[in-house]
Amino acid sequence: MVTRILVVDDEPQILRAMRINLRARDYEVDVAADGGTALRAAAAKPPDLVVLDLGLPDMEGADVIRGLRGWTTVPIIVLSGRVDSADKVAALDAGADDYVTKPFGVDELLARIRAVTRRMGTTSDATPVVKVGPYTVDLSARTVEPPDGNAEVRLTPTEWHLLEILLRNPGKLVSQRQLLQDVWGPQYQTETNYLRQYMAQLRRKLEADPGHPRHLLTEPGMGYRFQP
Amino acid sequence: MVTRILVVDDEPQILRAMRINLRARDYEVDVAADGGTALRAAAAKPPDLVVLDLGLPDMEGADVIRGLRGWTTVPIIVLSGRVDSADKVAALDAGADDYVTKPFGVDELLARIRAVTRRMGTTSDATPVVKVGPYTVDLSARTVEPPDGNAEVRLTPTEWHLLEILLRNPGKLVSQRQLLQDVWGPQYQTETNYLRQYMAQLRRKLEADPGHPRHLLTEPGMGYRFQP
DNA sequence: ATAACGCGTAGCGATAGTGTCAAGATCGGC
DNA sequence: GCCGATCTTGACACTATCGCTACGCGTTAT
Repeated sequence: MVTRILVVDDEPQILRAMRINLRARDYEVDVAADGGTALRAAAAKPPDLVVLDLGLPDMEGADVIRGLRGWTTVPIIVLSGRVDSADKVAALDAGADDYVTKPFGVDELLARIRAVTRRMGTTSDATPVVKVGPYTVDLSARTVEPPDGNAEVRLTPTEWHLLEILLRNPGKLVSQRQLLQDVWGPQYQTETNYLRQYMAQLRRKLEADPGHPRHLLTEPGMGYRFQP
Repeated sequence: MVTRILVVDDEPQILRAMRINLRARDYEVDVAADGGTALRAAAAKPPDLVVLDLGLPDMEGADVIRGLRGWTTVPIIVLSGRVDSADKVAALDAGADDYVTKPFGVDELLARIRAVTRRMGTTSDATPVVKVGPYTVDLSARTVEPPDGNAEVRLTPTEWHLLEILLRNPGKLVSQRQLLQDVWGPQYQTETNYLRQYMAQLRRKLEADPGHPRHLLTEPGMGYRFQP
């Protein structure tokens, strides 16, 4: 199987060099010169890996990452000229998997690509559609199919994010800390009231009896669990 | 759930600093000063993440990585003073997940730890399950699978904590002191009534005949033992 | 034999954790 | 610049869990 890489950079000569180097290693390469194009390209042809240069003309790097992370878990390797530690932390916490500072050796980047894709290979999730009680949830399409007669269900971005984490770990307990960190960021690890708020909303929308949930369960003092 | 990190470095003051910094973020920290110790420590108490400094006194860094990769897919973050590209490629291709060059900011390392564990949380499906009599206990998913017909079993956080320590030492005696210290803290080392209390609850929930336990055994005057 | 000790069991108030409601703050589209 | 949707933030009652005390019983030591 061929690995498809989306390279995002605003300098044409770097795009050219990357394309040549990656093609030579038998990767399939798509390119984009700005954040908007990158997001559209990723949506049209979901890549297996994104190499993202910061300092794009149209968008903040962290926003591009968040735009991708809203609907996909594709690995993201960030390139940047900035050595500032705060930039790295921001990008990594936004959802990037690796951060490489320029100038970097081509062989190092290739090694990091191998490292990320190696772990990817064992993670073939491929469960984008899950049944939550009577509803059919499609994680990749972001749709909730109601049973005949029931009203349509719409979820907000935050609700999707939270639900996705739970649904990707069916039957398993997900700690409050991990949920808060993944949805709101590392500095919100103790704001459990957010979880209570949004879990209640999810239950109101997806559970037959929100007061006695059967699939979105609370484990007091520990976290939450999706029970298929 | 607490993330356990194994830090491997030959400089004591770095070990100390790492331990303090990571503990402050609520990670559980084990340390090792050389490659051999690290491999043994990882085998005895499998960590959720390894932070590995290259340039150890007894082994090549790549050999330590390969020694771990032989039997575990635990994420490995490599620290190194070398900026040589070839070193990075060697470490990454040996199986490391990330490579950070010294000097590095503490916050950057913490962000990379978060990035690696975040991905880990959604991918690790190799869950260690233990059979306690008729029940199947999954420590990472925090589930107790009852045999057909039996009622579901729910454990409280304290019960899980206590059970986890016993199950991680199958067949071995765990002293009352160690149990009390790990679950309730160092100042509770003599409050053996807590142990009696919670061991009784565990037996009530997991043993067929709580009065005559077959797996959660008492060693009078010493401690408790989980008998598989 | 009897006292001392350790263990299992029961019960109780205090409290941390949770569900819920409600209102302010922010954002984006028309 | 207004309006609706979404995200924050605060407050409060309720419940399960926890920390703790007390008691009965078997075993061991004196």
